[in-house]
Amino acid sequence: MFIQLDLESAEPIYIQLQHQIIEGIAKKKLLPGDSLPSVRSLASDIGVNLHTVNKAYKQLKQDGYILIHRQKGVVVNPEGVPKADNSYRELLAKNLRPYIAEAVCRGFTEEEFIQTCKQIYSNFNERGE
Amino acid sequence: MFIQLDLESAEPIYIQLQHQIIEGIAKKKLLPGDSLPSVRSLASDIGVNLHTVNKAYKQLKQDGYILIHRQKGVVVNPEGVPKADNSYRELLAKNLRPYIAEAVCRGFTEEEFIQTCKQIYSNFNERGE
Amino acid sequence: MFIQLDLESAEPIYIQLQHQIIEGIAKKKLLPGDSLPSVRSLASDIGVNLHTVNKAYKQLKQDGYILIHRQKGVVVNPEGVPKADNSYRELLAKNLRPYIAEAVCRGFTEEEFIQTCKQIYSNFNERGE
Amino acid sequence: MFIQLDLESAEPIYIQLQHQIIEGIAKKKLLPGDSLPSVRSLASDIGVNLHTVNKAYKQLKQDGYILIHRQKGVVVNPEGVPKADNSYRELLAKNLRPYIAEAVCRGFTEEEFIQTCKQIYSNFNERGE
DNA sequence: GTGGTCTAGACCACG
DNA sequence: GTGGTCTAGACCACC
Repeated sequence: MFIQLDLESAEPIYIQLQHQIIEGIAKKKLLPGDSLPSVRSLASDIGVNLHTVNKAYKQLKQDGYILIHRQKGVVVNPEGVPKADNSYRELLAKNLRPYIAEAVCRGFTEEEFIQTCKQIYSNFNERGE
Repeated sequence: MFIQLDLESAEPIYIQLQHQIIEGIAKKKLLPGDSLPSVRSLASDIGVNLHTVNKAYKQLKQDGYILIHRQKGVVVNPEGVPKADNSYRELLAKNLRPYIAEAVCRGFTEEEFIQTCKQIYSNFNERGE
Repeated sequence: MFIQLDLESAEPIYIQLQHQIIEGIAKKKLLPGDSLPSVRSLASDIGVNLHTVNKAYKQLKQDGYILIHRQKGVVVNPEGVPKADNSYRELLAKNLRPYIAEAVCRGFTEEEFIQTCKQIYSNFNERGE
Repeated sequence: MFIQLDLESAEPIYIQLQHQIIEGIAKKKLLPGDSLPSVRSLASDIGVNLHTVNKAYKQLKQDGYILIHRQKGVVVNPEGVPKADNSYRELLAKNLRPYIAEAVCRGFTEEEFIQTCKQIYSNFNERGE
């Protein structure tokens, strides 16, 4: 796997795990229907607790990124990730708000901010790493 | 004060407080040199413990938003907030990354995302709420 | 632990704690990667409140002396303490200035002062106390 | 007067005042027998509270730097500042210790440290500002 | 009256 | 069991 964790970060490991897997999907390294390692094997691969991987998987399942079958294991949702809906849009706006408020305070212009976003977007639209 | 907290939120109160005050500065409701309520009065106003307010203030002080005088109380940094530097830019990019990864997965296009940002930006550039 | 506090001192306990731990690192009693007691166990060991220890640890973390892992506890920074930079030098000079001014007034010569410093330095370069 | 205060410093104003006056004596800007402004006039000159100046003066008096006559006002001790004694030496060593411990941790060598001290000493041995 | 420090005790997130 | 957060209430230094 391509998972890279920072065990010293203040960000909980299970959140980092979620982010890494979502990035993998965004970058098309993980395609709909692809299977993911089992909780057990992933946990041992990256050296974290079973519960931690489990928590990340559960959250990803609830958000529609993956399916967890008791026998077949874990797969990326074959039907793709649920599309953006209104509640997503609201949540996103709410989450971005503090970052933009800070940017305004620090004199970081709208153009610069958007440039930053575009650059990150471009990371995801290229193929491969 | 204009502070509005969601005590049910998973987001710690002191973080919400920071965000609210940063928004106040971004919206020019709070100008450089303006004084903020004392720890105790703000705490009693919004119905939280004095230490919670104190924690928010200390963090804001460290980030350069406010100054804390031992006796005179708390004021918005008269010299303005420190400008965006490289470490800020890096941190911002790192923070935005997961949101953009999720947006990509959900088919939320770059244009839509930027539109969302612009709308939030416009909130801060108008006067008043 | 080797921590020795003076509860009667005007110096806040959390500052004394910081100093003691920094001395421990300076004397190589604590090596990079060594783990420190948990907040709670140290607090109970030395008979102070958990928050007092926490405050000392947070400050030491911010100054780069230690790392705080959410679960694994507290360790001395495995990469060593950040080296002296210009801002450190300036701060040191600013802090020493009043002591030297007083020494000048009291007829304590430069040679005597330096001798005092050297003697303290020698405390840290030997092994053990 | 040559007093320069930083009202935003965490260091109490009365301590800053003491330091400035001690520096003045160390630099021979204030000579034994010279008179200092009254509490009232100094307070109004530098824009601080009467109590603050009073506290600084009282402490300076107790340390032997100045004399306070009810009528004649405040003068620099005509007999000079009490010479360094053992208790002074011990206190100095105790105060310097944390700075040296930090220096050791940061790889600031004894030579560099002494160089820093010498430079500060040289500030005081020149005449005038 | 202000912020700074300390105590005591509670609940939660994390692994 | 670990640190993170929050509350409640106390005393002190400062001005």
